[in-house]
Amino acid sequence: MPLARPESLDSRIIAHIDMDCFYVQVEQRKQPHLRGLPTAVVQYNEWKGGALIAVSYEARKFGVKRSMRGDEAKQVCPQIQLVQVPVARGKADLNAYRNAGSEVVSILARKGRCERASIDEVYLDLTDSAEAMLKESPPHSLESIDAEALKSHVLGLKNENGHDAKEKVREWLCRSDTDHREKLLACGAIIVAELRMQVLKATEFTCSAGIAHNKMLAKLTSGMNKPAQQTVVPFSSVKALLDSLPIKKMKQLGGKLGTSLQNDLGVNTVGGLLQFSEEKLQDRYGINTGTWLWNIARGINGEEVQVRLLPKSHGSGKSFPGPRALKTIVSVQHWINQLGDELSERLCFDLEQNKRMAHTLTLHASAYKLSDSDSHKKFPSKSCPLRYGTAKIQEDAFNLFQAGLREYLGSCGVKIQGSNHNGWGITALSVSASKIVAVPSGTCSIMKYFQGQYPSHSSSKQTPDTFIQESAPLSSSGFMSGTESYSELKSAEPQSDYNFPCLDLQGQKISESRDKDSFCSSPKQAKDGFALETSQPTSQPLPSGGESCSAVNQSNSRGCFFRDDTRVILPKLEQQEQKRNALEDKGTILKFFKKSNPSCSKPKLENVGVVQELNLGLEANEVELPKESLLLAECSTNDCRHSLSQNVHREAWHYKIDEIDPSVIDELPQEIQDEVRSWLRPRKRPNTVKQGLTIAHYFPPTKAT
DNA sequence: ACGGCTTGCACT
DNA sequence: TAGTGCAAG
Repeated sequence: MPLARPESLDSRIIAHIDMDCFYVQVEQRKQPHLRGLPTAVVQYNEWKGGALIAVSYEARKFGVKRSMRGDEAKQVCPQIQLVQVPVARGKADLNAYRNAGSEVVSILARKGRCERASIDEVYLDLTDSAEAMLKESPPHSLESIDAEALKSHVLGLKNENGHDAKEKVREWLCRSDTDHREKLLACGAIIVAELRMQVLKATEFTCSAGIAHNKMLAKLTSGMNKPAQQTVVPFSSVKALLDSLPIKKMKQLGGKLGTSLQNDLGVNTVGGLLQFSEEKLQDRYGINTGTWLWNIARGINGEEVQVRLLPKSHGSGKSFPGPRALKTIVSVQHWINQLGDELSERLCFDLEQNKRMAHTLTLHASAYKLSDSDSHKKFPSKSCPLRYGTAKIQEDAFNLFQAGLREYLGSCGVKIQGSNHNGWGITALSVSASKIVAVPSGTCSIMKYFQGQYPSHSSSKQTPDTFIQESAPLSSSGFMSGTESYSELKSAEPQSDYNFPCLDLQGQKISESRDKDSFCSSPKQAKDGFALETSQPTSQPLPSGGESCSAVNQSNSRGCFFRDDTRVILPKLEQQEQKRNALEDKGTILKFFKKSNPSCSKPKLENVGVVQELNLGLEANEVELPKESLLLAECSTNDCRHSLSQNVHREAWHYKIDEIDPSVIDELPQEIQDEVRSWLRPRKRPNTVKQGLTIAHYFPPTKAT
């Protein structure tokens, strides 16, 4: 596979920024008296003092570890401060941390291409900034170098801990007798030091960073000197670093793949991989993983920093371990309602803040089955098109659950014995929303022109009907894929071969969903109690089309504004992102393509107007609009002040990507170039694995140029 | 009786 | 596609 290796062009400057024990910092900011004290954040506390999910560095000195219980932590560190994760709707509520993460992102994103890698980590591509700095004010020209930059750890630099360490670093940063690449790296280190200070100033959070020529190395080293420090990886230090690096320390190799490398290949360090040919690695682990392994052994990693400031999915879940397993349909429904409520709130928030909508709802569960042959079967996850509105999400999720349960129990069926012992138990539930796309509004991503383009569209185009069906089902009419239709599911009757003792409870949906029916519901209304009231009007088996949304409109929803405790000023975040991807003049890109590439397929104008009227759950009917006109989502609660309601014109353009003449791209504005290039980038090769593990993996874009 | 809860991604 | 499984923190 003589693919061109990316190393020659790897003079990019990549940083990985990693917040130090983030949840702890968030809590310490809220309660400043905790600063400096051994502190941990725990989730729940009934059972053995709760589970630690973050531990301060002070506490780590005592041997406190994540994944201890609160009680254990108290044993090894009696003075430890345990702070509880907020609880809402009977489950952990991580919103404060998500929001705090967004604050950080909004600062870091100012300086370069930024990818939010998790709630508390980002990657930055600082190549351009570093180049600019080198040109305009290179380190050696600076009269003084910032103290934070001087505290950098430079791998391979001698005398790391000597008292003249800072002088050494200064020397290194200001070297002029080195190649361009190293100079850029020095600039990157200075820029990152500055960014970290900005983050600290603006958010009071400290972070650590790795600065290197690719993502893998940046990630690898950001954690090497914590907290509040940064590590630089000069090219010259890479080999030594990897040679002795335990293989499990490498991202992606911490699990089964890493174990297999140890056990099956006898490789214990990353450098140990060098002895294997690429073909050998491919034979065993597949084309992509094999090449990836071959590359990382050499410090090569071509993954690009993606521009993404926002999450691609939202989920809300809870586990019910052991004795707490849910054993009745009603209790399952209760929790699905809680989870659905939270999810809906977050979706609403996302819509308002980011003008994005999710299109798929998925329900996951874990279950056990008593005394049956194949009791090891997994509870299947199920998904369906996502309809906005709390009640709809709850209802759809519940139906997905029932579909899953039926399949899980199988036709062998587990007999029902009274209401409380069905022979099954649910040990975890989660609902999630995915396929989130920017809603075209005002300025919008050019992606929207290609939206609805699924991979195979060269051959067939999606008919408006399918499109509508897929993106916005009309109530309960046949949106389930496969053999069972949604309506079948809903009408599952007790007389089927096995019984759902509680199915008829569908008609008596638990009351908690009342008042929360709305699209934007108040988060704090959830009762933790578990009152069972009957007579819910919302839930009679719904006549198709006519949703019973009587309860919907009266919701006193407060809307879903940012309601974090303290500061919170991030709303502009996503606008930034959208701007980045934005195309002021919708016609621009099309003009480019049209003009310069007459061969490209004529854009087809589809009349795929799909509307979800989000009028607070007023029947969210989907309407097929006249061509080109698309009524947008409206989130018009009393308090959802930013009404998105507006009419937009939208043309659905279909292009075949491979018909785009590459030479045209250079003429495009930079941001568009980036986006278009990402479509054209060589894809991963289809995995024609002979055998062996099929392990999730990363892969370097096989480079050209 | 489990670390819980989230995410992202590859694969089929 | 929907569904599964791995990995990370």
